[in-house]
Amino acid sequence: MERETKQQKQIYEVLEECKSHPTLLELTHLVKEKYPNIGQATVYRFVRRYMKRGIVMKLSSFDEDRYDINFNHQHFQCVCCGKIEDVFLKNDVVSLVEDSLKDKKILNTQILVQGICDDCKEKYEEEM
Amino acid sequence: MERETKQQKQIYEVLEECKSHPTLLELTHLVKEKYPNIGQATVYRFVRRYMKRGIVMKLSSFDEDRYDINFNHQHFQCVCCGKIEDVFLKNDVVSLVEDSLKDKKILNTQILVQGICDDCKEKYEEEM
DNA sequence: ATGCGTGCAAACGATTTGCAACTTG
DNA sequence: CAAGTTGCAAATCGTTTGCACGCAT
Repeated sequence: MERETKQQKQIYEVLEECKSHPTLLELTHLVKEKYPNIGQATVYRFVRRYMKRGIVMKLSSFDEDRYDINFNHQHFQCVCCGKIEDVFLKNDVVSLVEDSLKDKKILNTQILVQGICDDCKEKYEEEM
Repeated sequence: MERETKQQKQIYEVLEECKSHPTLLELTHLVKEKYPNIGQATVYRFVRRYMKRGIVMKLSSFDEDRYDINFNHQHFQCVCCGKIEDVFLKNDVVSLVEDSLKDKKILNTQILVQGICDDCKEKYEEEM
């Protein structure tokens, strides 16, 4: 049977407080800042376990993998600079998606839009 | 200026023919089966480049990363066995999403639903 | 008391990179 | 012809793992 440990609560807390979308390495640093004696392997094990439970999700960015714990928004990523913005959709698209899959047991739904952010429009035209 | 090479066309072709959602290693094997003299680094460089263009997308499954080139469907992944199913939503949710972001230059939109597939329902209850 | 979770450091393995040869435009 | 791309193998570095100890149940 799986146990709930102090470390898991602490890592969860750090991830929840963190407004950005940290990579595994960044998360490890954040955790170690606040709780120096948590080992890196524990952070990695935490993320794997909580992803498997559908509590933490990995964002499918084209570059580094980033993690988030918050499901009330969606994401836009710029393929040029890699920046990820939170996006709050007007329509409740997630319900719409989940309704059409109502025969399945759903844990979470993520929507990722990729494109070019305003800052990168010029740079992007040149590169391509 | 970026060039279009024989190898890139061949890798694209393999990925397009491939109905599954291969990992990088699987894709490399598929490519080498058909075009034995394409190097592994070339496959990796192809995927990175085409992702950056928004042509290939990475599916952020909770376990291995998988790649797809086809944007006319969405994905459901079972967090128990890791299997990824293609999902065709009735409503045109993607348009709905993209409409609410119409100030941005969009390349692609992916929706990933995670949950438990029918085959795993029992197994999952036990584990948790 | 039992056995799962942790922390450390070592092992692993997927991905990246340097370079000479080759292609593309 | 010049510059970008490839293929190979080696280097890199993020992630996983083995093990002894600590802690949750």
